[in-house]
Amino acid sequence: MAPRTSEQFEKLRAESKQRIVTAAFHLFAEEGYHGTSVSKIAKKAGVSKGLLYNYYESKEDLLLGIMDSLLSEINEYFAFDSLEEVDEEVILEWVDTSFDIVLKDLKKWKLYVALSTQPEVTPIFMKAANEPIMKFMAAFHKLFEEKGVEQPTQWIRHITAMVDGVQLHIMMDPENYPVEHSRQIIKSQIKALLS
Amino acid sequence: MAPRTSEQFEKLRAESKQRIVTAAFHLFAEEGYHGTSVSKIAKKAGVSKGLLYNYYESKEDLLLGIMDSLLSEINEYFAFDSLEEVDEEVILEWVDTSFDIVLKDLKKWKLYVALSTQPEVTPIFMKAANEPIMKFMAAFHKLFEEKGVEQPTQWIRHITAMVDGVQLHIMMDPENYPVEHSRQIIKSQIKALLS
Amino acid sequence: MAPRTSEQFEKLRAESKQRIVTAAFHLFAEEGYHGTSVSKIAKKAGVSKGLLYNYYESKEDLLLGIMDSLLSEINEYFAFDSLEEVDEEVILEWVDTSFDIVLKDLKKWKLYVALSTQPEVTPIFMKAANEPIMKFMAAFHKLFEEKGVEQPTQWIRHITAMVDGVQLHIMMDPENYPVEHSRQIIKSQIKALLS
Amino acid sequence: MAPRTSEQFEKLRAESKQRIVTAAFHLFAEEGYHGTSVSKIAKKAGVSKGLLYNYYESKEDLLLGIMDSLLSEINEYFAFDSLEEVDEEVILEWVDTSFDIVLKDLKKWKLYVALSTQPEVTPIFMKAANEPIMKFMAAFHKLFEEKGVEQPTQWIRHITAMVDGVQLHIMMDPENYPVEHSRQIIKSQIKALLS
DNA sequence: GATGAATGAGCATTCATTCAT
DNA sequence: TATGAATGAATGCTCATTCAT
Repeated sequence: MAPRTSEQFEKLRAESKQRIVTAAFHLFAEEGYHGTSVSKIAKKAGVSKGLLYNYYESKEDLLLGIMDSLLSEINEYFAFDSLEEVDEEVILEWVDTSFDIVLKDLKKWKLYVALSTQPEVTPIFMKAANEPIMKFMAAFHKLFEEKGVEQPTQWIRHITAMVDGVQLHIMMDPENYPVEHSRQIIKSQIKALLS
Repeated sequence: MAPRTSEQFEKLRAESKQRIVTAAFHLFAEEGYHGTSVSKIAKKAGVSKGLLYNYYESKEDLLLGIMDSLLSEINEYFAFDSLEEVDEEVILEWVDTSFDIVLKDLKKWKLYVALSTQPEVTPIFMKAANEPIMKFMAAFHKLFEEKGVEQPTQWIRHITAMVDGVQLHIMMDPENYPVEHSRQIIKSQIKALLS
Repeated sequence: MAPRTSEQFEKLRAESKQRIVTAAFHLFAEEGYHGTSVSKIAKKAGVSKGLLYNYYESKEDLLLGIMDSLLSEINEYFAFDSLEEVDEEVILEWVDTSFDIVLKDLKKWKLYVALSTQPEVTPIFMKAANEPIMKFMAAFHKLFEEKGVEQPTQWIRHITAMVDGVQLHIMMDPENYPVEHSRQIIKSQIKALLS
Repeated sequence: MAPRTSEQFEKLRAESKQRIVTAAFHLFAEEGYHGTSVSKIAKKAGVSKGLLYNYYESKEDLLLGIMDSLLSEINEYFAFDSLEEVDEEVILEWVDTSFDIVLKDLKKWKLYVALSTQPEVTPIFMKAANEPIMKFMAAFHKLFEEKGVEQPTQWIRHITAMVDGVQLHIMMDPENYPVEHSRQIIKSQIKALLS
């Protein structure tokens, strides 16, 4: 009998990997990286411990895999057409996206934050997330200067802090937090600033 | 040799306990609750493992002790004379204190946040921190209503979200974050609202 | 396509088997029986684990196969025309062969010794190697008695011990060990004894 | 109550360590380094696995500890008064000691050889054993030259090879091997050479 | 004949906790 | 009060072996 074709193998691999990653993501986020045992991950994923180690060299390698895929997912959201020609519209869209991303996939977002704030994970996260954020800040800064905003740096930092604060509070109480109110306030503030 | 007086014993006890708590706090915050072993804590505190277990029933008990002392420390900051008669002044003071507390003891604050966001710790923290926060919110709400602010609940939540966001950003980059700018903006917003 | 003839199959089989045996022999000798994983053997042999288990029932079975083939290889060297009619010539030839076999295929010999002295392997080796050695000893003993050597058993054991010692030292330092000197000394000793 | 005195602790430590070392030595020798599990060692030593790791950082560290103590034990045997002034007597004594050491503590010696020939162990052993051996060889060489022996290097290597061969054969069959015969033959050979 | 995904028992190691002194 | 030796369950990880294709 012929051995399985490589496509068949590939499919098997991809399915198992996906189940492992999903299980690990949830457990890492909910019970912490060190608080989660590899056995638990394997059990939740419905595979054997051995198989997990066929795909990931170590528990840490698995963590890296998860962070990678999460970060690229988030980057997709913020992949605006062009960061070269930033105008008011782009900033307002960025505010909207920042809130919508949390609302749209609340559970994943909570897990993502829960994961990235763990001491074992933060360094990895910082390294990977820093560059894209810097790009945004630079583009916004350029616009603020062009529009003659006084103290552009301070304003950008204040705005991003506000947006992060609102994101955090949405996460903590998505049922009741008045997103639309905050969204409108912040967007008005920005419009007033740039007019 | 004369037997030690009970005050002396008490003093020794208190000193040892303090060293254990300090060591554990730093380690829990920096390397995670599960990532920190009791042996490491004992070594850093300069005491034996046995002694540690004389003072704390378990690793978790030690964590609870730390959280307790941290929370009461924070509550002291916000122990305003009266929450019954809240006026504009109290809210503005609350904003100031919120920022100053981070600036004043940055390291401890970072550790505190690092600790309280760990999955193992968050439930404990939530339970203990919830009540005092609720008190504030209620007092603020009363004032906003009296002053005829429209959508008082939404505004309170927006303001607390902003303050938390700024706190977070101060922590992440204390050297460069423009605290005074944010402080002035937020306080002006509140004043305008209440006038 | 025409089905492969059975000779072709046989040839493929033999080639694969050979590559497995060679890889396993090297790895067992260099990293120990327990220190070598089946995966490593398969990878080094360039075949799949599955195929390896088509040829050998287990890891231990593979070890037995290796030992078998090594022992029969060695036996070929010492397959003198007749052990019935042993004379001085045969003993001297045996000494020569003992040294030449080491010199000729040093690497294989080292691996062979490395393998046969492993605790997991020694019992297997002892069982298989014992009989041919006994045959030699008996034949030599008969000759020594005929020649009127005093304490023939003691001498035979002394001579074999010497030969083994020299083999060992050749192995350990083949570049510098003075084989010819030892060869000549030992052979002279035997000649003197039998004259 | 006062804590145990440090002598008490020291005694406890020494006893446990000794039992662990003894158990590990036997098992490593009899079943191979990789073939021996830490659990088995702990069980044979009558201690918990955890305790073993209080004293040795790893399985390999335990192996190193054993090799160290074995090598220093052997070096004691061969610690002749002076290697500066080597005469015939010293060489003959060296031959005697070489055989007696095997006869006297056969079991330990067998284990020692079994251990030092394992692939995982040989490198460690070679590194540690090389220097003392070299010292002997140099001292012997000096004497042989002074006595006008032709081809002194070759003879020294031949003699050490013989001695090793006899040691090996004693080990393999201590009941029957004619040590005294070999001892006398070799010593006579040396005497004749140096006369 | 040939593949490699999948398994699970077993391995080395860590660590919260206990206890005799 | 104070010590650290001692425990054993649980962890991260490996590996001989099986099996569908």
